[in-house]
Amino acid sequence: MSAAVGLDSSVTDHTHESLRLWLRLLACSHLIENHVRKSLYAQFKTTLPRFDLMAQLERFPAGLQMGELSRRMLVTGGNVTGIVDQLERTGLIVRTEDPADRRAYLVKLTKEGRRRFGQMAVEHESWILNLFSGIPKREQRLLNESLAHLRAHLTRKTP
Amino acid sequence: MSAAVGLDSSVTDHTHESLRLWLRLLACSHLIENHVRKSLYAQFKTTLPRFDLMAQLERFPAGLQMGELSRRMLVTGGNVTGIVDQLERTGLIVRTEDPADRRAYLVKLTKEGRRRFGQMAVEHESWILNLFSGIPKREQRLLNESLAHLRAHLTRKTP
DNA sequence: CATGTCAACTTTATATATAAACTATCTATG
DNA sequence: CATAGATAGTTTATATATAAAGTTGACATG
Repeated sequence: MSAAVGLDSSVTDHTHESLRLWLRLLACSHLIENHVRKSLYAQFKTTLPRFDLMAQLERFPAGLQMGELSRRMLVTGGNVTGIVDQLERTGLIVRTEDPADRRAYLVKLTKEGRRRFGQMAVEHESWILNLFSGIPKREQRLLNESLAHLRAHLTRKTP
Repeated sequence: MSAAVGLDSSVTDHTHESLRLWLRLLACSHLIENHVRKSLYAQFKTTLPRFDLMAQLERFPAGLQMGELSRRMLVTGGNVTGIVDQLERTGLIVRTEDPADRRAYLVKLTKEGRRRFGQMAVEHESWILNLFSGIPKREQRLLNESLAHLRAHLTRKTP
């Protein structure tokens, strides 16, 4: 009987541990996201999804397909269509024909887009650095490793 | 000179450490969020914000004001108005007069709301437990502590 | 080569989100 | 008491998001 109780409460503890972990992850994420979103709007009159999309493109000068953007940003294709529309309208990116597949585009930063992203990236780095300043470097490194592990784990668990 | 270079690269490393940390936090958060959202829709035809709002209310049988919900959920007041409208329309919650302040409501779960939330909470726990199964309990505990620390830190940094 | 199936993207309807302006009420202070 | 300011909530305009259906082009297989 006491064994059963012990088992029960250990299962309960573990469940609570995982639940708390998820809630804290979400809270931290929202706090940072809100701060970055407000800063992006105040200083650049733009949004986090647009910044995120431009950040993806900056790493691929040859361009990315809509579907690749969708997978990297963990959002649906229809959503990417909307964000790309907005950024294209303001001249920061372009849809280019994909020579290998007439159904697809290769989305690229324009010259102005690269310039603009460069400015935002510098500020973005300083916001993040400031938010984490006060957390010892060693703790950041440990957190970083654990999150890398968790991310790999989640990627397997969520097809 | 070599000292200056050393300083530069250590600053760079630290910046990259914080940036990676933020990106991984965001990725983990989105992976879990997407999984939970799809499960909530598939099994209960509801959304994560509604579940979240009901979870807040479940802890306060006496009811919460709109503004308290807004602060706890880290979203704007206008957003809370919309989610409360939806949940009230389906009879899961009610806006009650606040006897102490005629401007305010006390939002409460209805009987049906409590019943419904109970069902969802059980499933939610099992989804989360399953997502984290495979991450050793010890690592979860460490992550949990680090995130609690980070959260407290961010709360101070983001007024 | 015809055709069925799949893949890339867009469109539609709807639900969150924000920022900013607005209404109603409370509260402090002279 | 009067009233100036702050607080609680809603509304409006706009930008993300999703799911599901629709288009168009690719591609394998008989």
